[in-house]
Amino acid sequence: MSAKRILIVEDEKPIRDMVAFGLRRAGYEVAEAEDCREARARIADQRPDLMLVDWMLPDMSGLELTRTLKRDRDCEDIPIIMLTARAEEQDKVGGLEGGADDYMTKPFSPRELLARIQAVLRRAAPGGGEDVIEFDRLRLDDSSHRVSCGEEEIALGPTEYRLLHFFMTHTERVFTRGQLLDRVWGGNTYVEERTVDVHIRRLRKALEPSGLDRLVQTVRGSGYRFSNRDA
Amino acid sequence: MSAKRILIVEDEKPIRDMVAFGLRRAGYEVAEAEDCREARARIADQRPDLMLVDWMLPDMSGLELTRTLKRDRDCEDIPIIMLTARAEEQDKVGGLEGGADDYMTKPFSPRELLARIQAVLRRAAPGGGEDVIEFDRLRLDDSSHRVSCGEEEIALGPTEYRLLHFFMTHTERVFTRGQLLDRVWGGNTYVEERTVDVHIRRLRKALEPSGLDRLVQTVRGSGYRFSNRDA
DNA sequence: GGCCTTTGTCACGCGACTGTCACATCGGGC
DNA sequence: GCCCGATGTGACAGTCGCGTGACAAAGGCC
Repeated sequence: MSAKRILIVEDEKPIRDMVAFGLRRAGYEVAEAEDCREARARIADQRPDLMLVDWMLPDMSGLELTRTLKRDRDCEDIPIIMLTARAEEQDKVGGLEGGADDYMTKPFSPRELLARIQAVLRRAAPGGGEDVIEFDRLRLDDSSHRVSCGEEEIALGPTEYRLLHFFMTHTERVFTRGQLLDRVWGGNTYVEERTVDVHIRRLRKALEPSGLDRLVQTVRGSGYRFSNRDA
Repeated sequence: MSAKRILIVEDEKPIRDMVAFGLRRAGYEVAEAEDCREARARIADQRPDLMLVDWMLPDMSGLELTRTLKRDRDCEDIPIIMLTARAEEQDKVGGLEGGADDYMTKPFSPRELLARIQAVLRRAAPGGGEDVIEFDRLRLDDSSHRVSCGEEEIALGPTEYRLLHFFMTHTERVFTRGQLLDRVWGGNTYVEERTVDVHIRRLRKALEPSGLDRLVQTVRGSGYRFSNRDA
């Protein structure tokens, strides 16, 4: 799991710096913006996993920004935590009505901020879906992280597991090495494309004892495909 | 036993205040939310032991919220009492079908509410009857806070006890360190994730003399799992 | 106050995993 | 059959995740 990206939208530099410092020390990747216009630029090029948005901003209120983002299909699932100096109930209501996922009133302790960030990220992360995926004698249970064929357990390394998981949710379709790197390794990592070959090899080796390595098919010149119909 | 946490989800502030006041006076810890979105935030960071959910809510009906929560593995065991202004049988049916554990029609007396809360908590918590959990030679008696394997008593510290208790009620499933911190330590504490490793270690050491440390399994890159099938 | 238990953090070390390379092998076009 | 690019395969070194013991701070108990 790579570091989560957090975007801070806050016009007062001291506060921004302090928060950024704390977050970086906690292992997050931090981007900063001091108004809504800059925020949009950062959203576009950084794709943050979470945003901290100040209530009062020079060009547009933070609430307005939040409301707009939550209406944008590309951004609606970026969780937002509002920061407000006012403790009034009124603002709390406004923040959450505007679509923020949580809010905090200044001053707040770094510890509390980190806790809320974790909570919000944790909530956003798990996509609700079927836990057990089956395909041609193969069975993958994502909640217990087990792969099996009949009664036989199949041991996989983390990357091979993710690779197989991706294939089992995207069968019968060819993926280039670049696409696999994107989807399995993560968009911003850079590794040699041939690395994919090696992990394909490792996955096949793990499936071989069950005779299921035939599911991982090479499409010469294009990439790989996961299918039970013979190539 | 620390004070039970109750989350009130109700959009009408007067009612919310009144109920909260009554519950606090009865010794409960109370959190409030006025819509579903806020409710989710509070669930994540407070981990309530019980929820009171209004039938009509601004963003999503309480019934919808209930149904969603009961389908979420992380929340399914939080008991829910629905509050409704309509006395029709229809609602009662709908509420219970949606997964609520009980329901009350407004207006209700504080006394009645407290009684139902106690009843639901008793039923959910291992207080009334089902307070012994067994799993593969391990036996955990929650009422006497004892853990044993056969005739052998196993001594555990408080945190290790809670950790084991959580595992025994959620077997065969991988939990990240973050999730464990959430569920065993409590949603709003912030400690290093590696602290989990240390307590896992302590739990394993305690289980080792009985040869049961194999139940606590590491899933490299993901977290930990409690299972008797070999890794 | 002293003693003991519990708890969170750290540093060290090992082993598993990962990315890369070099070489073997394959498959298609001529 | 030959050539050449694409893919399979084994080996290797660096990295990273995790286990482990130690330790200091905090709290309960006498």
